[in-house]
Amino acid sequence: MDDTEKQDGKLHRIRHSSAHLLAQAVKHLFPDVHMGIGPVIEDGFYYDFLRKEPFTPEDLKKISKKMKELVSAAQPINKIELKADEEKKFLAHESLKKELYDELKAKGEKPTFYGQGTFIDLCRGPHVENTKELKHVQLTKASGAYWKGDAKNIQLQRIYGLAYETEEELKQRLQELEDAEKYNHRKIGEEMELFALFDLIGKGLPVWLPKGEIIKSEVEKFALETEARAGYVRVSTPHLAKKELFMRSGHLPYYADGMYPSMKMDDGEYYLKSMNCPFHHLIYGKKVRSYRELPLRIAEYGIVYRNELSGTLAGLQRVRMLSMNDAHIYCTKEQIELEIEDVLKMIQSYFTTFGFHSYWFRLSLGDKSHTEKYIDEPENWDHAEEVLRSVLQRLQLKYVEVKDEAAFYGPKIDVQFKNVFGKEETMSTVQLDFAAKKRFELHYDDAYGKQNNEVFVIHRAPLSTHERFVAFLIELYKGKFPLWLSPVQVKLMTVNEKNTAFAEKLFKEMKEKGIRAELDLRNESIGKKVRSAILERANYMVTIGDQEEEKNSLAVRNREGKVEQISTQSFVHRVLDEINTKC
RNA sequence: GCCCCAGUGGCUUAACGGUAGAGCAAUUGCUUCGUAAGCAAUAGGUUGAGGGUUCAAAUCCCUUCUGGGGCUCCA
Repeated sequence: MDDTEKQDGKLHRIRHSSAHLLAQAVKHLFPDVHMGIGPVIEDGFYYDFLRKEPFTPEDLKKISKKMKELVSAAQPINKIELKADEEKKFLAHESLKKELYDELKAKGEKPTFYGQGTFIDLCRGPHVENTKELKHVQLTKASGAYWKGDAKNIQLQRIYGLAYETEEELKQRLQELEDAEKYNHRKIGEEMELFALFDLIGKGLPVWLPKGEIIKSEVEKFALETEARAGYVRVSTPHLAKKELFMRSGHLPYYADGMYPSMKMDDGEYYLKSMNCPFHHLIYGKKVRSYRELPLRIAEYGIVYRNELSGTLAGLQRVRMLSMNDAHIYCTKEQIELEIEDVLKMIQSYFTTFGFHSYWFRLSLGDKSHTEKYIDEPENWDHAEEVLRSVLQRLQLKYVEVKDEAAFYGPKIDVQFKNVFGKEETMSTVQLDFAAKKRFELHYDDAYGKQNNEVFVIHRAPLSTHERFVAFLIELYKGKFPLWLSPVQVKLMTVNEKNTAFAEKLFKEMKEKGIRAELDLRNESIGKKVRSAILERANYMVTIGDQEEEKNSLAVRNREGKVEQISTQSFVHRVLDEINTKC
């Protein structure tokens, strides 16, 4: 990525300067606040301020007004050389800047300052030349944020804003955000009756309604078929297990925060599982494995429970009960690369079927300085990271490397997406685990009958969890699912009550062929029935009146509103064909 | 967990100190209709829960629950 070019770019400078403009306005209206940081983000900028009271919507209005004034004032923005006493005076009033300043000094870097009018900020730059260039800026929201993103630090007040080069771009972004709201999976999920949340059940624990269950089980069926072809075997394991199992797996020391608290039973302490791996490891270790059995691929749509912070839960996107498209591949050191490659190819093939195009890979590495977070086996980390990197490079996949994002047992490759609001989400994951072999004493007998303890485990979840995956599908398709996933594939509706018997016969025929058909016999106008079918997002709408009864042909309306006359038989054929080819 | 915003019948929402009103959906009747809403009637809410202020609370205050947004894309 060409970072320097990006940071010097006009848009980047506009956004950075807009953050300063915001800070200038805030300092003018609220002289007591201390400034935090004000970086550029995806579609604009934010600035954090140290202040007890949060900014109210009225405050934002005042700040916006002040910013407009400052833009009109056309102040030049300059890099400033501060004299020692000026610097001291500035830092004396800015506790957070002082902290940053000291960090820079400690790193041996020379702090620089930028300013406009009487406003000064510790800043690397670069900026636009004059505040008059900051016309297409709009503040969006205020929220709380922690200093340096750490909940242990003090809470700051953050203000977000959008900034663009032209008014058209700003308007377009605002429109995009508004549209995204319409396609929000929560809204469509409610409209289409796909899932529900109940107070009495609890936060982050969604219920799949009949229509959502159809989508979920079609996805699962697809995974089951694909993975069976790829040589996976399938198992089911319990939702809870004894403390000792999770001690053995390392989850309790390394992942305790993510687990629900234990349940004390008369025969010991039990935990809800937060991962399926320990169970699969036990299955592997149940008997002596031969080298001929490897790679052994154990799959399960396992349901796991994770105690996510309540404030982070969101619809289906972030939940506490996750139905995972999980599998563990047990293989030798030599087999790792090929298996990883096959998994990455499987991910790509899944995504092609679902019509995903804009995604990228993220190589998530460990951090040897965090031995409390990651298993302390430096030589294994190096090797595993190198293997993952080389596969990505060989397949020429677009990827970024990120430190300190690995699982506790090894590095991973995540597949990243942006949701309708432009927020980054992890969809799939492939993780290499070199810790399990020791903890679970995984081994196999080699060709000479000798025991080999070098069993590597690949954890993989190409289709994420049902929850996150379906949320993504809802937003991607805007509720208009392709036929094979669609809850209502064909909606049959009668023109008048005389046609009921004929419609019922057709309906029965389609059901028997395995088509998800629904029948609307209501005493309503045909216009109204069509309208409800459209709102339900049925793929095909079939009106049944006297003409159809006479000719035994159907008037089929598609989602685009085109109506076509077609014989019953060819229609059924076409529908079945479209379902099977998943297009 | 922390900060902000919100919570009115199944859904969308009005009333923002003066006895909770509408649309959709539902039910019933009339209508028997050809591709995005036929007509009418009926039923359904003590406004998330608990407490307080007031002559009077959906509306103001406190507590709590739930939902939504945010919590490093580092000067």
